[in-house]
Amino acid sequence: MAQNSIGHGPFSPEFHAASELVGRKWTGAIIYAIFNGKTRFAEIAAVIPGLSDRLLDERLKELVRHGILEKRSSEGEAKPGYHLTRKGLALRGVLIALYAWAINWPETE
Amino acid sequence: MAQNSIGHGPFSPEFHAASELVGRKWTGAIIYAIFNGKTRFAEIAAVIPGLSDRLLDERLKELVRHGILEKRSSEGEAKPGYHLTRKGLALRGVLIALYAWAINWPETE
DNA sequence: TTTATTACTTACTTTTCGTAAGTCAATAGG
DNA sequence: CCTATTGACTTACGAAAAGTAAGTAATAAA
Repeated sequence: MAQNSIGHGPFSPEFHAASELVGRKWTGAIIYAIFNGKTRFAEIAAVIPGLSDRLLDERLKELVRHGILEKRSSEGEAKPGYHLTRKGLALRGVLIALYAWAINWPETE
Repeated sequence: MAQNSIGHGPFSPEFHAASELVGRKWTGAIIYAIFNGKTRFAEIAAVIPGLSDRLLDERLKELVRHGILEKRSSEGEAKPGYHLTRKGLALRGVLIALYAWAINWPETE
């Protein structure tokens, strides 16, 4: 079953598209920041050292275009921020798995 | 606990490094192919349309350097191929999670 | 009303990627 | 044995993406 295995099947275009999108430079860090409650442009920029305004803007637009984020103000927010859609929230498991791997298998070089 | 949550903590350099490495162009597809039993250079190239020899070589060298792959011949193999290390095998859960997400949330554009 | 901050946009440099051709060793066929 | 083919890279170069810096318009604060 597709949920529990990557099988021994052919090349998966869906998997490839997902890994090219989610794996793009800074994208992981941006989604991670939003998971951690940073919704405004400046808040996200503040927690990701090295990320420029230009690329943050580019990545946010991509993620909105792909239905992972949406720009809106939720209750209590004066100004609109970036929020995860249901599709975006579903990425949580992927990020948790990658985070766990990163912590357990540090860089060796 | 670090295993089950990405928490609401600060920026994680480990997570960032991991997502930049694993998320690099073609890297996901290459590891996926090796999980699916393709160990030789030409076999990997054959199952990933669009991937050139030059980048396959570059990505394989990177993954070996980071301890995710190693180049050796296992029993029964005449010639050496690329095999996942324990660190590389530990990525299985990440790929399964991403694969499941990709299948459940297809591109909308 | 000046100053500061937010959320971008524009311009330009550097790095990475894509495409193609070339190299060198190991079979395979004639 | 000689030539052809395949496998596994390597080199060269133009194109695309990312990095850096500066600029701008719209609030918000002093």
